[in-house]
Amino acid sequence: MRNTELLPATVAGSCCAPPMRKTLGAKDAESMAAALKALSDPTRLRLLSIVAAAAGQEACVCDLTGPVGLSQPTVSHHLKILMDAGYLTRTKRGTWAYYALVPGALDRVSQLLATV
Amino acid sequence: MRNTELLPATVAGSCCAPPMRKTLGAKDAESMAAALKALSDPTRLRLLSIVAAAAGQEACVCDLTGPVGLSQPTVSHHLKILMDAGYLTRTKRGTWAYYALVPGALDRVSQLLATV
DNA sequence: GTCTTATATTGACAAACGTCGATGTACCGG
DNA sequence: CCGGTACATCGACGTTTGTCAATATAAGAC
Repeated sequence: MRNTELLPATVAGSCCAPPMRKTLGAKDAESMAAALKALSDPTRLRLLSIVAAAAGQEACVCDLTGPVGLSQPTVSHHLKILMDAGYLTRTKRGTWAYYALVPGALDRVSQLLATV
Repeated sequence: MRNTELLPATVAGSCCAPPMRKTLGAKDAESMAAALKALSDPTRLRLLSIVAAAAGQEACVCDLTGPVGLSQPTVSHHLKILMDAGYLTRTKRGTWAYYALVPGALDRVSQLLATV
């Protein structure tokens, strides 16, 4: 073991040494990983993309099963994951369920990534 | 799929309107999901964070096993995943292997997210 | 009421994942 | 040479994931 002092957050008075930043805590890493895991599937990314591209930024399930080429239960499953992760909202009108983007949700994750 | 032609034109537009933007292709979604999957694990996020916070933005495995509290093979496994995904580089000096951040790799993914 | 349509839920399955212990490989000091 | 250290790889394990067919629910249409 090399035993360098990695963990102290700040080193006073060093001018040329690169700054030692605070590292990600276990709890923060857990929630951030959960947010990214919901996005780490090609089908879910495409679903988000289709919803984002739709007029009014909302789409019903019947408009999504075709483009992604998967069964309706599978698409509903992915939509639920995206909803639980806070990327989509669901609005039921009549027989149809309309999924819409949560404004700023993707941007928030995008900015989170820059803080790692 | 809904039978749109049986509905009045004004109502049909509310559900099955054509997409206004270009949606994510299958191949793009696949590679983007792979980039995100490498980041969707709390241990890997912490490893990246520790390397980023280290002086000189590099750290050897012996400096990483302690903070994340996992076995050395497991840490090596995660580091390999981060390397294969293009987030880390490995430089062997003597007996030690130094992992360093690939500059801009995280920012690139961060910006990719904004395009979904 | 019944029938049809749109969506959610369940159950099952194979594949992928995270983790560990054991082992292999490479390097350095005696 | 031999021993020890740092790291990678292998094999096995329980868990999670993505997918589908079957079923359930809910809301019009008739």
